[in-house]
Parts: sequence; C-alpha cells; structure tokens
Amino acid sequence: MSARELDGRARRARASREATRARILKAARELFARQGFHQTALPDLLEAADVARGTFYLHFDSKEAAFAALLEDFLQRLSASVGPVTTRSPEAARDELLANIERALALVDDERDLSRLLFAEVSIPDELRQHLDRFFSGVAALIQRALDHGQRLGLVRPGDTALRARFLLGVLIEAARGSTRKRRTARDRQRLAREVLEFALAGLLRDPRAIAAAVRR
Amino acid sequence: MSARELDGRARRARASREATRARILKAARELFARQGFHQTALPDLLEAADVARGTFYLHFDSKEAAFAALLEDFLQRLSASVGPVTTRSPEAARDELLANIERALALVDDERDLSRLLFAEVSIPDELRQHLDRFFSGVAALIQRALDHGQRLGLVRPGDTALRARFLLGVLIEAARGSTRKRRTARDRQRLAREVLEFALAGLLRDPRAIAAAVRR
Amino acid sequence: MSARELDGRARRARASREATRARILKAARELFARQGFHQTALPDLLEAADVARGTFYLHFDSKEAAFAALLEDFLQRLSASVGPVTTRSPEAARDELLANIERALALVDDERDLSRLLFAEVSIPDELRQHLDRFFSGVAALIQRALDHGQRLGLVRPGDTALRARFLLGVLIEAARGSTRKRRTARDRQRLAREVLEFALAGLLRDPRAIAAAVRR
Amino acid sequence: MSARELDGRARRARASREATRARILKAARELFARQGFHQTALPDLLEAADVARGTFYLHFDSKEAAFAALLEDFLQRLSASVGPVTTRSPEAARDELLANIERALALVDDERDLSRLLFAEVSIPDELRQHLDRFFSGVAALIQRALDHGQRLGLVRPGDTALRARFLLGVLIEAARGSTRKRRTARDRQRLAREVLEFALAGLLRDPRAIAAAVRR
DNA sequence: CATGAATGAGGCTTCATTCAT
DNA sequence: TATGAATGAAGCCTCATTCAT
Repeated sequence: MSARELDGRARRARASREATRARILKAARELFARQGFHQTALPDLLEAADVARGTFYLHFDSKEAAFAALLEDFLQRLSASVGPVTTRSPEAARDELLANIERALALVDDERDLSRLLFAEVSIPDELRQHLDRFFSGVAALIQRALDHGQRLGLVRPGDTALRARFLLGVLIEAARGSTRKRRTARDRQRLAREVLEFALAGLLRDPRAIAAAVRR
Repeated sequence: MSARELDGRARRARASREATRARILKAARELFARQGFHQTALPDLLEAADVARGTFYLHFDSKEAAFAALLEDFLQRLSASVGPVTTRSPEAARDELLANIERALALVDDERDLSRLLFAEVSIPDELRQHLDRFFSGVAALIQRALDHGQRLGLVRPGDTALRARFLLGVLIEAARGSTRKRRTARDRQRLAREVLEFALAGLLRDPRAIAAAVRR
Repeated sequence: MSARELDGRARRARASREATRARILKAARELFARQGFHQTALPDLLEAADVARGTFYLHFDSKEAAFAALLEDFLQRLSASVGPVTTRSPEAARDELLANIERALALVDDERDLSRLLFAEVSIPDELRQHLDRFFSGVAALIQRALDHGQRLGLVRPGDTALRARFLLGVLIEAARGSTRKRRTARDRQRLAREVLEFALAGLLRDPRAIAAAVRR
Repeated sequence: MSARELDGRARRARASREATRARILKAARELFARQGFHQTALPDLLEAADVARGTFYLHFDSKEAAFAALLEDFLQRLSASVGPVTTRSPEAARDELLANIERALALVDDERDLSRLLFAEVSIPDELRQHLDRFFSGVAALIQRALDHGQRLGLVRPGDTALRARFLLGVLIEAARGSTRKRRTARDRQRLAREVLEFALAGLLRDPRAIAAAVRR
C-alpha cells in the first residue's frame, strides 16, 4: 500500500466523485429547465441522475445549492463571453459590439436549458432570482458606462443613459429569450446580432431626418 | 316574504360576499407581491385577509385560482389601458403612442404590487407564467402589426418586424420594471414615455448621418 | 287576520315543510345508495334536493340524522311487511312463510336504493351499521323462536337453533342482495321465495335417505 | 466494498424496511378493525405503529393502499386455506368439505381483526368493498360449479344452482361473522362446520319424508 | 320557513433533509 | 464515497355545521 497506490486510489476516487457531481448537474439542468425549480422534486432529480439521496447531499448542501451552482457557472461563462470594448474608432467599436452580442447569443444557444431557466417562463427560487437580478444590473451598469463614454465622444444623443442602458438590456434579454424557443444557426445569430445593434443604434424609423423631427417634438 | 324583501336580502348577501372576496384579493396582492407565490402560505393569506380557511375556498377553488384572478384582472386592465392607434398623420400616431405608453406606465405605477408580480423578481407558478407569456406574445403581435403598417407607409425601416416587435416589448418591460422599484410622478412618467419612444424610434446615436453609416455596414 | 286565515297559512306552511323534507329524503336515498354515505358530500345532496344549506339543517340535525331517518323508515316497513306466523298446520305455516318472504322481497325490490344501502357494497357510518346489526339480530331472534317452536313440535331437527337462525338470516340477506342488482318480476320473486324456503327446509341433497346418511356421520 | 459487504448492507436495510412495514400493517389491522377505516385517522395509525408520517408514505402510497394490502393478503390466505374438492365418493367429498370449512373458520378465528373488517360492522372504502364483493362472487362461482357437478351425479336436487351457491355463501358468511365476536375453540369450530354442512345439505326439517312433502308443495 | 356566507377542525400527502450503515 | 430508510414540518383542501338576515 505505497503512496503511489494511494494516489492512484485517490485519483480514481476523485474522478468518480467528479463524475457523480457532473451527472447530478446534468440532470438538474435538464429537469429544472423543463419543469422549473419548484416543480422538480428531489426524487425526480435523483432518478434522472441515477444517484441515491445521500449521495446528492454529499455533493450539494441543498437542492437550492445545486441550482445556484448551475446559475453561477452560467453567469460566469456569460460574463467571460463578453469582452471589453476598447473603443478606437466607431467602426471598430461597432464590430466589437457585434462580436460580443454574437458570442453571448451563441452561448445562450449552446445552453438552451440554462437559458430557459434564466430568461423564460420557468420559475426559480426568489433568492436566486435576486442573484440573477443583480447580475443583470451589473450588465446594465456596464452598458451605461459605455453610453456615458459615447456621450462624451459626442456619438450618443444626450439623455438619461441609465434608462437607456436598461432599455438596451431589455432588448438583449428578448433577443436571448427567442433562442430558448428554437435553436438558431450561426448565420441566424449573425443576423440577429445585427438587428439588435441596428435597433439599438438607429431605432425603427427609416428617414434620419424624420427621426430628428420625431424626437424633437 | 315579498320579492322585494328577497331581493334586499340577496343584495345584502351579495355585497358582503363581494367585500370578503375583495379582502382576500387585496391580501393576496400584497403578500404575493412581497413574498412570491410559493413563499406565501395559505395561513399567512388567511390572517392578512382575516378570513377562515373555508371562506377562502368559498371564493376561490385554490390558492392558484386566487392568483390567476389577480393576474387576469390586471392583464385586462392593461389591455384596456392601451387604445388602438388609428394612424392618420405620423405626428398624431406618435402622440397616440406616447399617450398609450403613458397610460400603461400609469397603471403599472398605480398597481405596483401587481406589477412586481408580473415584471419582477417574484416567482409565480409555471402555469400562470405561461399565461403571462401568451399575453406578452399577444402584445408583441399587436406591435408587429403596427410596424408592418409603418413599413407599408414607408415610415419604418425595412427588416424583420417580428423581431423588432419583441425588442420593443423588451424595452417596454424594462421600462415598467423600473416602476416596480420606486413610484414615479406623472412628470417622471411623461419623461419616461418620451425616452421609450425616442429610443424605439431613433435609437441611441446622435447624428442622423452617422446612423445611416452605422446601419449600412 | 282571523284564526282561519292563520290556520290556512299554517297548513300551507306545513305542506311546504313536508314537501321540502320529502325532497331531501328522496335525494338522500338516491345519492347515498349510489355513492355511499361518506362519498356523498352535503353540497351534492343540497343540489340534488334543490335546498339551501340552512334548510337542510332545519329538517335534520345532521347528515347522519337524515341517513338514520331513511334507515329507520325502511326497517320499520320491513318489519311491517313480515306478519307473524301463527302455526296451525305445517302446510299453512309453510304458506305463511312463503308469503312473508315474498312480501319482504317485494319491498326490497320496490326500494332498490335503500336496499343497496343496507345489503350491498355501500359503506355507511359505523354507528348506523351497528343499528342495522341490531335489527338483523332481532330478526335472527324471531327466527330462532320459530325454530325452537318447530323443535318442540318435532318438525325441526335437533340442534343449535341460534346458529341455524343466523344461517337462515344469511340466506335471506343473500336473497335480498340479489334484488339490489337487477329488478325482479313478481313471478321471479315467487320462485325465489320458494327456492329460499326449499333450501332452508330441505337443503341441497336429492335423496331423503342420502340426507339421513349424510347427517349422521 | 466487496459485493458481499454490499449484500450484507442491503440485506440489513431490507430487513429493517420489512420490519417497519410489518409494524405499520399490524397497527393498521388493529385500528381499522376496531374503529373502521374512516374513523381511523392517520395520526392514530402513526402513533400505534410508532413511525413518522413520511415513513408511512415510504411504504404505502396512501392510507387506502395500506388497507388494500391487508385485504389482499387476507383474501389470498383465505383462498389458500380452501383446497379443491376432488370428488371420489360422497363420503370423501363430505369430509373434504368439512375440512375446508373448518380451515376457513380457523383462519377467520386466527385473524379476528381482519375478519371484522371483512364480515362485520366496520365500514370500509367503497372501492375496496367492491374488491371484496368480487372475491365473494368468485367464491360463489366455485360453489356453483361444485353444485352443478353434484347435480350431474344425481346427488343434488334439481334447481337453480347459481341461486343456491349464493345462499350457501350467505350461510358461510354468517358462520364466519360469528367468529368475529368471540374466539372459538377448535372443538367449537368442528361443531360449527358440521352444523353448516348439515344445514346446507339437509336443511332444517327432521323427517326426510316430511321434507319430500314440503318441497313438493 | 328559507337562505347562503362564514367557519375552523380535521383530513391526507409531499417535501427537502438527516444519518446509521 | 455511496446508500436509502426514516424524519416531521409544512403544505393544501374538504367537510359538516352555524347563524345572521
């Protein structure tokens, strides 16, 4: 029973442990997304993960903790998918924005189960929903900072940037929500990202002059 | 034992019944909004409404049915608050849109409890959330029709109107969500409505020419 | 407002009162027989009888009391349908027995609803079932007395008459139970009554000599 | 972590599980028999069995399911206690019948609690009572087959065997019902079985010739 | 006499979690 | 590490009955 052997055993144990945990998370993702958090009873989860009750609690402190783990992971990946926009020229900024939106949409598409949990009609525990709200507020703050910067550069029209950041967030969320219903192709996502950006930058109206008129009452 | 007497009795009974029902709904609105549906136990509700268990079930088939009644009522009032836009001139249409948005925001402000239930971080039963989603889909459809009309008139830029209707819905929801946090004055609401419309119509950019450039890649 | 007028009013009130009570009992008979006592909720009964809650309690102290009224009435009619057998000759006794059995079966046939309550698969409150048991015990006692008398006359074989009275009761109950399933004609009933009597008096075996052998081990 | 160890653990777990289940069934048998199904509230049962609420539902889907388990078990044992009568000579058949009746009565005596549930004044859920009725109908069918056979051999008097089978069932049920009141000795049971058989085969009358007369009107 | 809104005790069941093995 | 039997708090709902009108 040398140290090596122990290492091997420990390694195997660790591998098995990780595998079990992964099995649980996979089942959780699917069930929570399909039925919501409250509607998913632990026994459902245990059966789907093929794990005993006790085993579950060996890996997570509570049902809610398992959910939080999913959430946390997804939010981090979402954060990571969005790189900072280091404005050089307006064109470059626009392209970076497009790329960011596309990457985020791609992630949402890849993780449709998780996305349904966050954006769509599935109810989740209040405590976690607040967590989620804080996350989105963080995103809104980032957007606002970008808008403020744009105003200083004279690119963005004067006005309440906090509000507009929220509006923009609403647009993004709706864009993401669409992905929770049907899977998109990469091409679709490109188009969607452009539509989002267009809408955000130029609104709905056709004639720039008409726009000016519309805005100034 | 005349018909009149019976009517009187029935009327009084009815009045009392309605009063009780109203008391229950009021308590439900407050508690559900504050704590969410699942976190609100029936006993809490009963105490807040000062009714006995049986009385509650005399008026509603289930806890969920009480929730549904609140929801239904609110959605109807929301629908009613938004009149159809019978486009004559662009200016008139714009004013009608503004008025609609303002009215909806006013309702949301008046019913902050209900609004939190619909727009914010409170979890509600999945079945009802789907109901809600159908409602919002209906709103999106209305918006899309308006955009299609605008395109035919040459006012709205070419592009996917279904998508833009969703975006617009996202903006509106975010605008409403803000009201769930702090009460607004009528003045605030006017300003908010204008910001919404501006954002939707003209986007973020300052210079109409820049817009044209931005849009055409 | 003479005394006469009052009498008239009182009479009318009484008539109406009786009519209401009858309506309740009719509904009770049908529902209890169809669904059992526990499975019949008061609201069902009220709707079937077209009576308000309070009205029901004006006529009966409780749901159970209504049931008891049905039971009591039926047992009394059952008692009344069976005349005493004043033995003169064996033949006459036999004919009287036959007539008694037929009358009882006729009543059971007429009141199939009530009969199902007493004889068949419908559960009734324990307290009333005990009442019922006492009634049947009374019937058994009557039968036993007749058997004792028959033994003294040398007609009935020696042996435990209490036991045989119970056996006979079992036969009668099974005979009645059959009626709860399908209605019989008068002719059927005659035949049934004869079969009952035959079985009771002479058993199953064909050959009287074989019988003697069978009995004496 | 050898297979043996797992087996051992599983075995112990199983043993404990079975013990708990048995404890619940024992308590259910006693309480249901004493107070009836509806009158026995779950808390009573839990206390008597010394198990927690959840534990009960770990073993049975519902209160009714626990009852059904008792019923099922008893009916099976009752079926098993009655061997087929393979007629050779009339005497042998008679002895086998006697033995069957005795065995059934012995079981009824041994399980007085269960017997009270089935035969006596305790009300049980309608669904289960129907189950019970089907069982008894099955018994009646068996009896009828035997009577038909007896008729073909010329032992049983001509007549409606279905009816007589029901009569006989009535006798047997009444005989069993007696056991639910006071415990019998083996000797009592022998006597009872003989009385049942005598009554069934030869009826009540003393004189075989009188029998013939009585039957032929 | 008739009504029906109100009552609250009592019912059954499900749940996430614990812990001995 | 993994197991699964046991837990009991908490949940929702139905019921027969009362009583003011």
